[in-house]
Amino acid sequence: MAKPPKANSPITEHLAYLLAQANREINRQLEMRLSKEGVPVEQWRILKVLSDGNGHSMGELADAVLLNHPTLTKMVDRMVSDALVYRVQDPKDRRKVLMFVSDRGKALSKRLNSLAVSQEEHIVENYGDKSTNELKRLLESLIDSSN
Amino acid sequence: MAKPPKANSPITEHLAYLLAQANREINRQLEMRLSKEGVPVEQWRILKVLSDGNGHSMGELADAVLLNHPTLTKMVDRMVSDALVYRVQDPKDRRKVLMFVSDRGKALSKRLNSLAVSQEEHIVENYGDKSTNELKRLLESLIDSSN
DNA sequence: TGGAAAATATTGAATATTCAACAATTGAAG
DNA sequence: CTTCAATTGTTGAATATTCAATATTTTCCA
Repeated sequence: MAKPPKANSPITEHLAYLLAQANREINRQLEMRLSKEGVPVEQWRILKVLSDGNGHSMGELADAVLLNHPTLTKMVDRMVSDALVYRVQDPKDRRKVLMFVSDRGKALSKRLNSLAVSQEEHIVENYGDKSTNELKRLLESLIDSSN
Repeated sequence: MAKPPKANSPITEHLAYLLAQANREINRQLEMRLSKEGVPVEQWRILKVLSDGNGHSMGELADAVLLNHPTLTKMVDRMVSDALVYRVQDPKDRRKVLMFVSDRGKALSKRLNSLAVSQEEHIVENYGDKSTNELKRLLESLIDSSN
């Protein structure tokens, strides 16, 4: 009854492939929307995570926004130049750096969130309410089961 | 009843984020398995698609393996060096190049497929038969609805 | 306590990807 | 037919990512 793909079955039957394909497509759509603000998807994630107002260490942030540490460091460098975020040394643990969002970053984050929400509304329109929620539920549980 | 995330809801409620996260995790697992053969995930895809024995043009192949054209060109260059695949000019349309898999490539493809299938079996064990199939179904239909 | 090991973030070199321009071929319209 | 636009694939420069090494601070434990 369980059917992982056979060795000779098409690649489109592999979960890993379907995930990559769906992610690529949805990400591209989001990227196009966010390009209105000239910002890559990763910066939306960073600003959104930081928008809880709390300081987040680089490591914590890297996990949350799905980036490797060095990649995040360099992207944050750019965002600091653009005055969207700033670094503060963590007084409790001076190895750590706490990231905060600036007012300018908050304002941009709001505009980006509108674009992201409107994308998801667009998906829900075409794909359906039920499917969307069910897919989200399954993805969450896949992620949980992978830890 | 439809609930796209609100502007202030956590990023983990966005479909785009959940897809990226799940894809990242599953892809990393697959990458680790394939590292036994010293091959990146994209080469597994290329070999698998070409393993139908037919010639595939670069454009066709790029779509199928989820790579941009220049990236594919350069990866194929490496695979040609490794004697895994080879190029043939399409006689019907001399703008095109048809890609074929070599015997060496076929042999490698078999080994890679075993690794990929075993990964998916492992997922099915933890995540369940029903969830896996349901997730695949939903991903396919999301992809369809996005064209 | 003292010193080795672990954790955290950054850096620089090596590698990979992307963007824009190009070359070659085909299709299509006058 | 002939010329102009569209398609296909590659290239080189610019950009981004990754890997390994480093610096700093903290934790552990002998």
